[in-house]
Amino acid sequence: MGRFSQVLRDRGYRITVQREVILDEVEALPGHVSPNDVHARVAARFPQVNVTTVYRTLELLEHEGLVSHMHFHDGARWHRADEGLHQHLVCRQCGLEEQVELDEMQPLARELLSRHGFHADLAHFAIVGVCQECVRAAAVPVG
Amino acid sequence: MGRFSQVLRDRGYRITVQREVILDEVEALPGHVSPNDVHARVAARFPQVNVTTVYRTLELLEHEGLVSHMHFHDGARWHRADEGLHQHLVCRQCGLEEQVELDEMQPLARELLSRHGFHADLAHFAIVGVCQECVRAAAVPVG
DNA sequence: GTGTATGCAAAGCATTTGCACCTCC
DNA sequence: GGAGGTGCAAATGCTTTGCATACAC
Repeated sequence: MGRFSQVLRDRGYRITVQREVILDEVEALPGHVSPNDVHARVAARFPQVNVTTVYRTLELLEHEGLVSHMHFHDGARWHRADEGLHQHLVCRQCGLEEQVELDEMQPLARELLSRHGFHADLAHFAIVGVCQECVRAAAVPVG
Repeated sequence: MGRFSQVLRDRGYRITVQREVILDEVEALPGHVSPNDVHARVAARFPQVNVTTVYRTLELLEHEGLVSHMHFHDGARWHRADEGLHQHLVCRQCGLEEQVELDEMQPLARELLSRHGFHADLAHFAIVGVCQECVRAAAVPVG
């Protein structure tokens, strides 16, 4: 039984087969995935699991602080709560994704806290923009 | 005829009654609104305009650089391109929205550019977090 | 006149909900 | 046995698309 299953059981939730498979997969998540991704991975081991259950389980896990979600340009993605420790840069032209350590965001976070009393969760939304390559490409237009 | 209508006509687009009304409303937009908001405002003056047309017109305006959209916690909002010059802080607990001058974000923007060559559009996504009031409230839990 | 814009209805997609049934503890 | 969990189907909300019609230029 995985750690997530154990935690949920300890907190008084029932562990069903579906939950166990979903928890296992979520615990082994490679980075950031959509509910659909989770469902696909789960379905490979336990076909009859419904997407609805995936949504509900993700919600439960989030409520219990084991996973979090964040927003990319093209929708929400989930990740283990202990792995959300970076910011994402997404190029709006080529779609390239780059990770930035949250440390780099700390000065801003401190600023927002001291000036506005606001405790920012900077990683919750990706940062869009244009990457180096695309700027370079645009600087020398076709023709 | 509003400035937006004029610009579009100059660029070879046809000006229909629908477009003119939509353009007028968008030009007079108070801050950040959803396509639905625009539709509601437009419909007050010209009831038979379809939401579809609002979507298509916003897309056209964005393509022509007259408006932009950005993402809040609860969906996309449009604003005049010349009025997107601030970042938004949104409290995930009480929903409070605060504006921050983009100047305050410049250090981070410069950092991302110099370290990652990334031209960040920081205002495209709001920043979520917890506001002062809610932190205060949470610090002294009920009971 | 002709190509562009519009309205309408329908399709998409991601997510949520209601409800009967099932099963973990 | 009973609360809690699940599957299914349908509803929702937002946005897009196809197509026949209308109208700006």
